[in-house]
Amino acid sequence: MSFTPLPQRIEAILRRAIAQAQSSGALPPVPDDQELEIPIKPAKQSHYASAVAMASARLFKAKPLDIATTIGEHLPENELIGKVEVAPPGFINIWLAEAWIQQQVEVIIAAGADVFSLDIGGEQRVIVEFVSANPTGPLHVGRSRGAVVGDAAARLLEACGWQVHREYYFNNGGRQMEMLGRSIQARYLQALGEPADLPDDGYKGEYHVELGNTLAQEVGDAWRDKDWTAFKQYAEEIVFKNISATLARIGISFDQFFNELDLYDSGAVKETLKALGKAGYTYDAVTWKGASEEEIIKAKRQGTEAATWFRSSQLGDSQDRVIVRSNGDPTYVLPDIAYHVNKLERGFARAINVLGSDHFTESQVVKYGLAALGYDAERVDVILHQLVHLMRGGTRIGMSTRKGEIITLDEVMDETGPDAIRYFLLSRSTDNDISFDLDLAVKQSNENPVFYIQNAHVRCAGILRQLDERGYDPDWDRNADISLLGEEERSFVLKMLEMPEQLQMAYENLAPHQIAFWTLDLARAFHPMYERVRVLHSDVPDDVGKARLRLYRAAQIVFRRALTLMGMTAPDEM
RNA sequence: GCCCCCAUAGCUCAGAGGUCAGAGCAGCGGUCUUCUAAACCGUCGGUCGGGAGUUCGAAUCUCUCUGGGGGCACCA
Repeated sequence: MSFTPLPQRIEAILRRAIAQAQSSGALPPVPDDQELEIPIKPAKQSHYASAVAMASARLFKAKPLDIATTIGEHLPENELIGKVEVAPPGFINIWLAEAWIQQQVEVIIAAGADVFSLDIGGEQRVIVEFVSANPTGPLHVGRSRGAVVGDAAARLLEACGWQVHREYYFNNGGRQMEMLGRSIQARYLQALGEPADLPDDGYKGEYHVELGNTLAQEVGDAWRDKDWTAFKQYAEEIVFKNISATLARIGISFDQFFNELDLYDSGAVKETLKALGKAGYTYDAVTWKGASEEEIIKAKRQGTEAATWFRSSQLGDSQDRVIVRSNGDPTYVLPDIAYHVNKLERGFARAINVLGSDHFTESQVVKYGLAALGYDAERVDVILHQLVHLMRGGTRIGMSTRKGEIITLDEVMDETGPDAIRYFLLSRSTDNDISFDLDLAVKQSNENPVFYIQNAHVRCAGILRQLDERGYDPDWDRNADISLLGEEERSFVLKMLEMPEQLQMAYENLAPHQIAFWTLDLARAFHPMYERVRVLHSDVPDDVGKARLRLYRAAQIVFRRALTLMGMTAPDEM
């Protein structure tokens, strides 16, 4: 069952009113080259409001107040709008019909778990790539923002009618992985009591020491003469399991882990290089064409051989990028482009990448690469989130897997629980960076609004539990007369009915945090009502109680829907 | 130097060009005899960083200045 956001439905009615006013001569026709926009927004002084009269004053060559009045007079018959008032300088204030609002309680109950789904995607396929952390160590808190945001974006897309494929780009090629292999090799040899030095850029963390120790216990000295690739393989497997377990714990699963190495094995990387060359976008040189004298001198001093460059500057980049190093190894750029070609060739209508802002340039270059190869780079959207700054007691601490400065997501979840960390990371605009003070983590988790939201669900469940405990018929409210719902209940229903438009807005902005805020808003509307609007109370007549129980059933469905969309649990008891 | 993001209440943050700028926390004062108080009610708190522009209308769009964060590797 799919819903249409209320503003769209109201807009359609106003459009018909305008058309009727035009055919009766009360408003002039709109010139063919012009388009009439009809904005509808939730308002404080009414349920919804439209500023269409102000926006169209020039178009209709009339005063906004007159236009608004005319539109109001030509409203077609409909069950949705109950009352319309015009307010200076020309707002059309709209109240929905009480009876219609009340009926929506039954609509929500009938829709059930998938309530308020939209049909924007038309079941097209979309790939959402997120996390994609190098498998060099456990998932740290900084990375978890992308995980939470990415998963919420995927759930949002599903609610908007897309078929979502969740993918983790597994960066198991490249220099970092070699470094991991060599580091574990060194730790292993050290565990055997042999002298071995960690590489200069090696992984210094306690986690990697333990990996070496564990391996030594498992295989004894049998691996003494193996080269780094075996150690890399071993570490990669363990780290992969570790990351998967962490993600599972916070409720994230992937349809596919896409191995970077497969792009090499399949020849895709070479093909991409060839295709870029064929399109005239590569050249071999020591520095990029357009490099400053400073850069040229520096390159000469280093005695660098020629590398292969991607002429991205021709597509708007500030400079060209190396895609094959002078030693013959591709940089990350080339497999990245190959990967995105692969995504689009797999038939996804859209590709959405969730990245930290430190990967901004990378995402740009990938788009230039796709454009160079004749693909529509617009099919790729990037959700770029600012970074999470780890703090301890008010001072910032570093976060580097290589240096072993790591606060893992698991450690934080041990303290706060998955739901609290999810909400904390989700409830901020991706444009803002987040300060995460570990010393305040527990305190913050107690103040975390997620409990306030979950408690709304708990309270709904509590009423149903009482019903059972007091021996009521579970279908007690079967034929409730919902017209007995009062003003306060109706305004809460109205709040629930905002969900489709909230989903649409969050979808259009690719901004899952808006759902987090709206859900909190809904909880703020819920709790005060709950205090006053009782169901099983001696003061409440049975027929009113039944109507109210319908309302709380609907509320429970909507809270569960919203919590699930954010990847959180909807508990029956706190 | 170039690119991206940010600046809104004491703090953390929302804010879809529209009617008087909103929450939570903190502060102050209240509320548990009926579905668990992780709750409710009241109150205090603002030159929306500065300046110019576009518009009937700007926290929101443009430019500029200031102050922060991130990026601009033959790392990913």
